[in-house]
Amino acid sequence: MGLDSNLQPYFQAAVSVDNVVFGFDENGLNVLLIYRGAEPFRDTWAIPGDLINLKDETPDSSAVKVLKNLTGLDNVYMDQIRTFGSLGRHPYGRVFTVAYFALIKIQDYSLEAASWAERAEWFPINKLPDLPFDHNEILSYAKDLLKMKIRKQPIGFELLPKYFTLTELQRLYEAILEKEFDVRNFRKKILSMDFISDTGLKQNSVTHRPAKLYKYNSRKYNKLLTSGFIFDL
Amino acid sequence: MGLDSNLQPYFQAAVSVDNVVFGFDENGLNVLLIYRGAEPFRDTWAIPGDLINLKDETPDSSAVKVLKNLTGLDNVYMDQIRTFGSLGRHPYGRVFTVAYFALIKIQDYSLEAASWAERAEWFPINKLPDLPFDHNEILSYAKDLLKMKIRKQPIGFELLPKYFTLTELQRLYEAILEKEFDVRNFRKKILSMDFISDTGLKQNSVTHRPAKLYKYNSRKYNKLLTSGFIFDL
DNA sequence: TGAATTATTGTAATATTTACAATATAATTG
DNA sequence: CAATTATATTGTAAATATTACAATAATTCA
Repeated sequence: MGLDSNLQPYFQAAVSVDNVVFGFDENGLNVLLIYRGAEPFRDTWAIPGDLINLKDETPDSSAVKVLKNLTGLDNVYMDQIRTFGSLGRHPYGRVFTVAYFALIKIQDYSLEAASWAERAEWFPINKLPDLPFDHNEILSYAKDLLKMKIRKQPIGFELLPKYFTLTELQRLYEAILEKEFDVRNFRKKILSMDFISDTGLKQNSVTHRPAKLYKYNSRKYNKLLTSGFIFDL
Repeated sequence: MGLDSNLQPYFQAAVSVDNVVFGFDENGLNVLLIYRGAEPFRDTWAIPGDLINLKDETPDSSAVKVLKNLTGLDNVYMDQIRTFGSLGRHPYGRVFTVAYFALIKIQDYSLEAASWAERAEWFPINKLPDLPFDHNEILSYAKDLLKMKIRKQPIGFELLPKYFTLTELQRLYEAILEKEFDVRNFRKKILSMDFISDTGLKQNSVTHRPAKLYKYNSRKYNKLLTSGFIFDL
């Protein structure tokens, strides 16, 4: 590009994305980390990310690609966190990184689908190793944003199987918000919002009273939204 | 930098900041725009911003600098919104922009302090001209974020003089949230939170019953925070 | 002194949140 | 098959918060 040459010094940056992928299972909230196979910080666990190809990628498309490569999953809930660009954050030069977080149904994720050479593993949120770059800081922002968003938008369901029990839903909220809810009050509140539906199904092959299975009804939620309803938990 | 040459194609981006500056006066909520004196989009009103100098600036420091140049103000409430990086957003190449919003006490701002050659002017939020780049989209995100944040954090005070009346505070919330509050209920709620203090002073040179002047007490607010209090309006 | 203008305040009805424990349903075991 | 084990499910009363609503107070100005 034949630009004004005094603009050249500004066009020397790289931009990457980093994607904090959350999953939830019986052990609680987990984060997906990769074992880096390339420099810098080769052989350390890190948040998955990649440099943006300037020819044809945007931050959003790049974040989607990272997740697709990692999990084979498409159509996943994803949200931008913020951009980090401190001077020393990357050893190769000025690399600004746009951080995202993604919520996936851990049951739908298969390690086999990963096309990356490096290992990828779930880590319980409270047992994460020390991370390279400014990934500790990114993760801290990711947790805060998740805490905030999950109380205001019905995104918790993105972390659960399609059919789930109210107990699972409660455990999810308790894990993310790090506080406990009263069983009766939690159920009353959730059900009163009237956008999760009883499927008529029950758990099976469980060694005690089986719980009813519910599902999130986005149609009902959207109808409520238009009439001024605001989800808040 | 003698990098791996196959990384070169990635290091061709520029990063800018754009700063949506909000101010509040008797006419309501305003946004500060500059009249561009340079290409691209010369001679159009736009959100103030600048390219980040890769030698020594971060997005945060650059956003602070833009505001300082524009208003002479320092120590201003500022928050990152998100990063925009669509392919066609800048005619000179891949320029990613990190958007910020700032809240300033319009009374403290003087046009004279601006060191920029271009004009800068306040525009009422509902009478903005069409903006270049993706600045309309940025502004839309800025408004949404302001709406959200002002209900959850005591940042409204950043837009008011040090001493303000409860009526001014109510008008501020009404302008930003685009809804009206009941006078008695609004005052009850605000005062019950117990972190705005009566200064003992009153308005003067006003042609009707003078209102009491209050101020925001950050010490009290922080004390409340530590005891689990959450601001919500 | 009265008119004009905005500031200030209380109460009752309604809705929401909280605290709290007994009963129900399934598999398993002896 | 009765008892045990384990988790699921449900209601109510008290406390708290929100809402709706209008009369009186303090100042300037004519």
